Amino acid sequence: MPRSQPAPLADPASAPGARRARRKEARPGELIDAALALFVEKGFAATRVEEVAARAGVSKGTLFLYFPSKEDLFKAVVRETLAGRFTEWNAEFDVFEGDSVALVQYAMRSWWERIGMTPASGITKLVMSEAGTFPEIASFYQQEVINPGLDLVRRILQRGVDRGEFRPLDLDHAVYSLIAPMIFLLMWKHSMAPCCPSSQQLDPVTFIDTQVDLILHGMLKPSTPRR
Amino acid sequence: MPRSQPAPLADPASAPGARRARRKEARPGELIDAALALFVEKGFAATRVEEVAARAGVSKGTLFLYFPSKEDLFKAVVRETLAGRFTEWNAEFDVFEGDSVALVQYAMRSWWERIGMTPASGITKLVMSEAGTFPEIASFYQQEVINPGLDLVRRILQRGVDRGEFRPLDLDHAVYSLIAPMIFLLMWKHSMAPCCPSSQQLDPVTFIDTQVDLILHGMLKPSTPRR
Amino acid sequence: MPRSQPAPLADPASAPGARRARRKEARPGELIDAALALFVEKGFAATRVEEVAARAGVSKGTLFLYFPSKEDLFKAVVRETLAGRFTEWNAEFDVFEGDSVALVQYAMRSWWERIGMTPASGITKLVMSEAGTFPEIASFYQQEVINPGLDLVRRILQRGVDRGEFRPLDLDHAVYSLIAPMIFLLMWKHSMAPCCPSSQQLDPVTFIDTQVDLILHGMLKPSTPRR
Amino acid sequence: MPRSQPAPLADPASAPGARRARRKEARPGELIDAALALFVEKGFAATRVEEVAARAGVSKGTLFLYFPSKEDLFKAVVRETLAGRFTEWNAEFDVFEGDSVALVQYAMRSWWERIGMTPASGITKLVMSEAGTFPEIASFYQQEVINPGLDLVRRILQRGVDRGEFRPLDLDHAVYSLIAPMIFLLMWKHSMAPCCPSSQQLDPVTFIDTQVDLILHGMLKPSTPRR
DNA sequence: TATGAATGAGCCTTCATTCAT
DNA sequence: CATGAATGAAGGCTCATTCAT
Repeated sequence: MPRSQPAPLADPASAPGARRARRKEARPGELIDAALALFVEKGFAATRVEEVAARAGVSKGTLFLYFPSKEDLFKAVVRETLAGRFTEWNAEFDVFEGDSVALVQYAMRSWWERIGMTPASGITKLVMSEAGTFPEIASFYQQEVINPGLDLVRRILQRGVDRGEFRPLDLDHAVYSLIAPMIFLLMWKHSMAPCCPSSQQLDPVTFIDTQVDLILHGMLKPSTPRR
Repeated sequence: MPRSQPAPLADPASAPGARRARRKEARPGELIDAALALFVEKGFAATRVEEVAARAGVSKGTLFLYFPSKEDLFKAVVRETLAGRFTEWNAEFDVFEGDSVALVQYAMRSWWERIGMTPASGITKLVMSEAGTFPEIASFYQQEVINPGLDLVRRILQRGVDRGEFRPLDLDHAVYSLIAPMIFLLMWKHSMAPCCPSSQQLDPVTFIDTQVDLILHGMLKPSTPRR
Repeated sequence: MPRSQPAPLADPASAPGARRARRKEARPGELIDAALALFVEKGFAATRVEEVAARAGVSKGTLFLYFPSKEDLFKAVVRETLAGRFTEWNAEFDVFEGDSVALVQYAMRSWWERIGMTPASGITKLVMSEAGTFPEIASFYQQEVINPGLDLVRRILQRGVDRGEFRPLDLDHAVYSLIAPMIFLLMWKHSMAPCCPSSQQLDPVTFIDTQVDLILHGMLKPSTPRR
Repeated sequence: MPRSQPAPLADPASAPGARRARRKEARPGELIDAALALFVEKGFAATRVEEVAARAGVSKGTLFLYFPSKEDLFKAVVRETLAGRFTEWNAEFDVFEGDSVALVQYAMRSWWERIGMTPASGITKLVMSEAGTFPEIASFYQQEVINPGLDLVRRILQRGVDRGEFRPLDLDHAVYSLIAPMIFLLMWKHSMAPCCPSSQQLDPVTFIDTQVDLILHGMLKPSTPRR
């Protein structure tokens, strides 16, 4: 998860006293933030460690003080950025009181606000792009993010079915109806949009709402009256 | 589009006569096939031209006889793999006689058979992964593939609306309901599936059918009787 | 020595019959002409054999039919371009009937017309430029061109001394007074002039006349009346 | 201008303290010296950057720390070797008090001692040899060295004419009478002499004195009594 | 701990040379 | 003889990593 304040590109001895100590503790995080941004923007191979160090305001040598290699830095970026967010979400959705239509809408919008629109969204793009080069990372990501995410979605849909709001669904496949737009949106945002003017017409919030609307009404029982 | 037969790694003097000429014509295609496979598997940067040449059964120097640089090879891969497929498809869909539900199903299944399940599918993954490094390629892809694809989908949906089969749709956003599953499926197939056993449970054909089913019924007029 | 007609850059089967035979004999010469021009213009290393072949209107392979290597081609260029010109000149000067001032003027102007202003002048530039890489060639050139040239000049000066037109000279060093301007002019013409506008102000003929004038009057006996 | 002491090929940990810093400042100069020697000896194209680095006692990568490319290294060699020597010389000659004959002799001998006999002399040979490949360098050399040099010579000759020591001269051409022997001598020294035993008979100092003597007496007024 | 100069393995690219046709 | 497709050794340059300071 990105630090609240971006690392200054150069910080020549500004603060007075116990600054050094605080900096020292913050170093790994600043480096990870810088690496996340650059990896997402340019890919793993095209990002030079010197760039990462510069963006974090330290020298190249310092980076290797905290991360034994570029590859380890990458793994740290992935691990750090996805630290246990699902327990929180699971709990949140468990006590949700509205109908399942509202829950799905709420879940998707929450995801956008907490992940999709933040720099953290870049790591999904990153992991998928570099999966071939780092199968281990991809596998790790699958277990730590994808599977919990699928479970979360499954529980939401199951709730709708159980409450009689959704028609009986093949949940094993239906879950992807919610996951797919999210993955698509991330890839789109980080790949096509930055360099293709015509791609920027896709407004993420409207996109999400539209997808949810289309998908939901296809999941509702036929008898459910349209709004 | 991949050549029908992969280049033999070594083929010492088998055919009799105008062997050279035939080889020369085949070379670019063989190289593009090899490059496609390796780029998709390992990414652009991690693929060495020597590997590509070796896989195509030629030496490193020969590759540069046909492509002035590694980047040009990449561009050629992208261009070749998507060469004018949309005119054909547009014509095909124009004369489609079934209802729009069937047309959408047919379109999605056709896409899977002709693109999704072939090596050509890898280039979308490739382009999105390397978009940051090759904005020019991404832009090219947007114009030559994405936009025509969106137009094609739009025409299909418009047809359904015009025929009274679909409820009125905001086409600018609805088109992504069909595009998103395709992009997702490609990324999944080329990123997570190869290295994550639990990801292989996602059967592409079932996935497509499920998504189409969910999406379609959401698009149909409420009055349309369910099956 | 350059062939009278430059090789056509491409000559696809124009003449009727015994053309092939004539071409065949002319090949080495055409290649040498092409090589001379390119070597002079771009240096030995920067000239590609394919360029030479193309300029001679043949394929790369054909060049190697006549010259076993690029280096041999270079040697052939040097040898061919300086084929025994001094016997002719020696004889010519032996029967010269004017005074030695006129002979020196005549010799220098002849040199300019027969060597300096022709493409042959380029090989001196070439040999001196590449002497470090081809000591053997430089040595060959020294023996075949430089030394005979020095001898020729020496005989001219000796004649002037013998006839009482020139003051007694240290011929071992005086000969360079005539050689130096020639070498300088060649280097200037082939190095600075082609790329430096301000260098083109040096008119070769005026330059030669001026140098001869200055040197001669310095060599004449003080008693010799000025014209 | 060459450093006074050639770089040691390997100097493992000899000095105590701020060793790194001192090395860093010295590096460009050491590299330029090494490059000068090798470029002059073998030509630009035939010199490998790795050789230059090795001769300077560093690794290949280090060279690129100081010079972005081989060509830039070459340019640096040219620039460094000729850096503003003319202002100094102009001033020196302005206050010369002897007659113009002595001034010309002094100028030529100075040139030999400060340029001609030093490694710096090699760059003129280098620039002229590689002018075809690096027109930009040749142009730069023309402006920064040749033209100032011609101006310097012109002022010397003009002084002689103004003081009534030289006969009226076409200075535009006469200047080359002093420049030509210098260029010739450099080319000779760096091209023919190293590989041709018979060329080594040309003693540079004697050559210069002889040329000056011959030229000067041709420039003096006829009325000027010979010494 | 932090620095950044130094390293050197590795990769893209060139081009003289070969040889099957 | 002529061709030009193919080769592969060589070299310029990059950049992750090390280590003396």
